[in-house]
Amino acid sequence: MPELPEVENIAQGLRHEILKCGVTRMQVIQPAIIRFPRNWRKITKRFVGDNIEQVARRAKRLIIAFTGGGAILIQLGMTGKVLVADADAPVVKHTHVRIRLSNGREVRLIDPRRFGRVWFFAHLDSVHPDAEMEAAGMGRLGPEPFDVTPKKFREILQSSRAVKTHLLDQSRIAGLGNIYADESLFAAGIHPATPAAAIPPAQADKLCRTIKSILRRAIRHGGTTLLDYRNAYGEMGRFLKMLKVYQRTGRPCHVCHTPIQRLVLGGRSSHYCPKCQPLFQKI
DNA sequence: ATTTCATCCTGGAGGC
DNA sequence: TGCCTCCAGGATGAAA
Repeated sequence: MPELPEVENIAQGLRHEILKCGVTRMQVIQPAIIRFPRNWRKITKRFVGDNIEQVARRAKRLIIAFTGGGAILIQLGMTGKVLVADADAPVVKHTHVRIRLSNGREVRLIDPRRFGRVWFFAHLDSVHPDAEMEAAGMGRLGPEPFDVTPKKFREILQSSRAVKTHLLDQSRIAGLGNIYADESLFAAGIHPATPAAAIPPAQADKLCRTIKSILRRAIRHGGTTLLDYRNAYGEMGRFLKMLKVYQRTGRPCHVCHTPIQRLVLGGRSSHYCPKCQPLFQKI
């Protein structure tokens, strides 16, 4: 699903396609996905006439900023897609927002499962989170994985919960989802059920490194398409075939040929190699 | 304060 | 083929 690498790829695609373009209309088809503000109808009108000044990513969220100082924040959820299409191209089912551009194209937010959310900001202050940012929970996000030093990471791991569950907690470290959490733990040789605080320092440092390297590789390969994910051009990610454990239950480990196992932690399936990923115990 | 858990939602998969 | 049930899971907000 759209985790950090997928959102980064969408952001890169959007930068090529829509930067500097003028907004001619902003249309909300499915109001249920708009989380902020309540009177979003007024806000959307204010963007008309602005140009798209910046496309940014924070964790798994996408930010499209306008020259008028406003911005739209998009959280893709499970099945959200952001596509650039010709404005007169057929509109598929579950298209919730359309941002018409001056060049005859448009940005479309498509999300069958509707776990995605959208916030409109009249003014975006990127330095000091204001009330609007707070409404979107941006202040509760943990650091970007690439900004986390080994020392900081060892602090993050001070918790009794399973490390897998902990890595998915966006308030601790922001951007990992189920796929890359499992893959990072495999690369670091750590059992997903290991209590976070029980991980020895050397393994913690290794996990800190593997998280970054897995994310970087996934970004380079266009992210992972299991089913729904598409980049801004509608293309699938190519990282699926590089997955070592995720959704490979029962199939042989690439390293030792032991069957990959599946375990439910915090209500999420975790995939791991029982031989390559020892369970560290004791606090 | 921290952590767990049900909930949102649709489409795809598997059973019969 | 068609119906039914189950399942996937990111983030949230309530509950423990």
